[in-house]
Amino acid sequence: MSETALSFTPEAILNRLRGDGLRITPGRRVILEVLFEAGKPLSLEEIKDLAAARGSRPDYATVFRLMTLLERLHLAHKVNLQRSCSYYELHDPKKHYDHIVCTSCGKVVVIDIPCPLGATEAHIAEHYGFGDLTHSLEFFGRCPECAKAA
Amino acid sequence: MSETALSFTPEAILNRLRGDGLRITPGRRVILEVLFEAGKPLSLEEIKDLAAARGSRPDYATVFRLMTLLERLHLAHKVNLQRSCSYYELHDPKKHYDHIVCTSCGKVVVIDIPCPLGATEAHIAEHYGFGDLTHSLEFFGRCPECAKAA
DNA sequence: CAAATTTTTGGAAGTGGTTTTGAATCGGCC
DNA sequence: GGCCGATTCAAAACCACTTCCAAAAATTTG
Repeated sequence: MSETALSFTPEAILNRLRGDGLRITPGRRVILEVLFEAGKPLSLEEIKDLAAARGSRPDYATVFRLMTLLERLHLAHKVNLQRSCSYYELHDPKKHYDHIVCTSCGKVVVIDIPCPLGATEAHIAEHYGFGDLTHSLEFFGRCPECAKAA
Repeated sequence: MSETALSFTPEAILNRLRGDGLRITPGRRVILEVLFEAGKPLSLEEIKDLAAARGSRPDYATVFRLMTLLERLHLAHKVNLQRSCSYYELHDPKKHYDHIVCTSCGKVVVIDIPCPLGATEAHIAEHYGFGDLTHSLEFFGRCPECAKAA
């Protein structure tokens, strides 16, 4: 479907943390690995469980704090999947982050498409006077498997 | 900026409820009035307060249940404004529901634009196999007033 | 290399929006 | 008017998130 490799490495993030006077701990390394290899947004609970599967056992609060920190540093961002909890993914400035969620089974797929909203943002800036525009876009639909099953 | 009148009346919703064996109560009438006249998404708390200002005093749970019901019937939907609580608005199948949120003062404006995502949805349907596509799109930026103030 | 300093962590408690529960009440149909 | 099931209030439960503090770990310093 599409190559989802990020345009930077886990080391780049670790270096960024170090540069800000923050510390590299084994637990943080594991969480970053998990995020790098996920290929889709993860909930805090999922991050915790995937880290546990790799031998680290971070507390929920620890995962929460790291993700909040990464968010502040613009190294990660939240995704709204219309669920009861938030999902996070690493932020790659070179990519768009549009997703499609199956309304039947809940599967999430990251879609790799040229984002068609540049012209729209220009239009909004002109007609509504807002500046520094960003957007959040999620699609919802029925995945092929669920369509077959129905 | 744009005409935000809905393509149906409060009565249409009341009739729909009645048709489903559900009941019309004074409290529900008031909440629907509030939603009709809002012109922007409202939180449950706001709906409750606006209803109170009209003499009804629905419990929070009552507002919650009505909105959940309307959502199930596709007569209303949630909007994600990246806040700590959910916002709701009546659902008009004839309109798009795109919003812009000021990242500085939090103001929400409903934007009335031709939605540029039709072609994208076709592309997704073809390349990812998802059907029955819908989307949720929010813009974030600095409103004119906040830009001036800064 | 050990002490000092600062950040990070786990565990638990607190917060706030959401959801459920149960008893009392009310709307709509006979 | 009377009945039945839908609706409501009020309170409690729930759950994801957030904060707090003391202990532990990562760096820095002596």
